[in-house]
Amino acid sequence: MTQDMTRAPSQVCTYRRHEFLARADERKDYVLRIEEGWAAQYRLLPDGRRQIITLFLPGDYCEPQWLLQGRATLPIVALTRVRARMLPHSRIQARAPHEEDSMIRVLDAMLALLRNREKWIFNLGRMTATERLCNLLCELHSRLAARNRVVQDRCAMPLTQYDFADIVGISPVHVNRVLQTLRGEGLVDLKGRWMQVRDLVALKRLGEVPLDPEPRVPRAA
Amino acid sequence: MTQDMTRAPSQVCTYRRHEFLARADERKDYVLRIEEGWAAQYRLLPDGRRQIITLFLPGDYCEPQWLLQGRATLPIVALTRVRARMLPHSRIQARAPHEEDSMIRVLDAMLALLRNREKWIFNLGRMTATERLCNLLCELHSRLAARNRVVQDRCAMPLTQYDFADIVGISPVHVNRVLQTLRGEGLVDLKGRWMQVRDLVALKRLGEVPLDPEPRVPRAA
DNA sequence: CGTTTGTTTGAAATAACTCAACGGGAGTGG
DNA sequence: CCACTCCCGTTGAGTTATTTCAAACAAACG
Repeated sequence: MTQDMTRAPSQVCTYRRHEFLARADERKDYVLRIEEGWAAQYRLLPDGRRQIITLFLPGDYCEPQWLLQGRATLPIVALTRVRARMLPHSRIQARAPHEEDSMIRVLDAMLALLRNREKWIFNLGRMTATERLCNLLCELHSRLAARNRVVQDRCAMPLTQYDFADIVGISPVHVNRVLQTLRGEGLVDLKGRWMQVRDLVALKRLGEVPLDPEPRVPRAA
Repeated sequence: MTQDMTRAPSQVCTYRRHEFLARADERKDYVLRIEEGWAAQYRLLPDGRRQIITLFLPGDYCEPQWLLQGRATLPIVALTRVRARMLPHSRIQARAPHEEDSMIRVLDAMLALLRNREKWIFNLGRMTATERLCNLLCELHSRLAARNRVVQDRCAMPLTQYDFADIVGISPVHVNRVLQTLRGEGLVDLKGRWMQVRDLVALKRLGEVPLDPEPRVPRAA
């Protein structure tokens, strides 16, 4: 359970699938930078309903807020085997402004999280199942591409259809049906932990949300 | 349009209903503290779908992020007449740590926003219309209560049913039906810009989300 | 090589939506 | 102060997106 102790000497730590990177309310005097693997932050109801709030991919800081609040709020679980680097708060604060893992960089990651949540509130509140899924696939594609993890039109996709369901807030069965339609239309092909994006433009058109074109008065008939 | 100029001499500024406190991508070298009135941050689609992302109530800092990013990302509109105090970044940075409007306080407000968004992602993704509405009403009640704006079991409620719809991500008609049920069951009574909470405990039971009781392995059949 | 975990399918049930219309009330202008 | 809007709340009926349940199949795993 307290694996942190054995890990203390080294700065790198690894987690097996389903292992927790954080538990609710746990104290945290460091921030993780994911080097390899995927992790998810989620919330669940006693009756079993689960909603994934954040997805952490390689290169992401895993919970920049820990720097400010000193503790985790929601559990974070490894979706695959994960390798991460542990960055003690003290070390982050010591870094010069434009160095890697500096305060600025971490706070910036926090702002990115905030904006990503705005996006997902919008998605969950106002988009259809298909739109949400396309949106998610686009987001993943571009985040992976930014880290050079897309070769040709293919990238790793460790999420199960249950995971998709818990991210976009629909049922697993429905995820399956939507994915089949997308595949049928030649947009994306998900199989065997891999994703092949056949028509990124079309996928974006279905999923991408245009930021308010002209700020008009809301609900102007 | 550039009303800020006329407002510059005084630190207090006011907005009429439907006036913008911020527009997308506008530069901001200050943070607002709402003194009176309500405002909403939202995002919309060309086809008219709107989703309210954040609600600002009296006492709230209106966009603590502006302090870090120097600009607004989403439009913010006044839902009622609003009076706010303009806090230039420089002044916030100059304040001692535990003074009012200090850096710490503002960053703390930012963390609160982040957590509130987690909550709403969960709500929108996994709760039913009734649960979402109860949850919203509870949240508003407690935020207003914290500012001493609830007398007996009554508080102001400037939101229209269209606003509710755009917050909880359902249709206005359905909002109406759910509210009627709640009224029928003697939980809340919304009328004429006022809310009367008749049975807070029951309302909470329907709406409040228990933070994961026991962090268990997700989807453990 | 058996067992578990994930995907696919069908059919029936339901939550929520759309459209359309009506009524009240609050403000506005004459 | 009255009449006229327009905004907002309310209702009904029919439609659609999504869910649930259940079962079969495929693939990954140890």
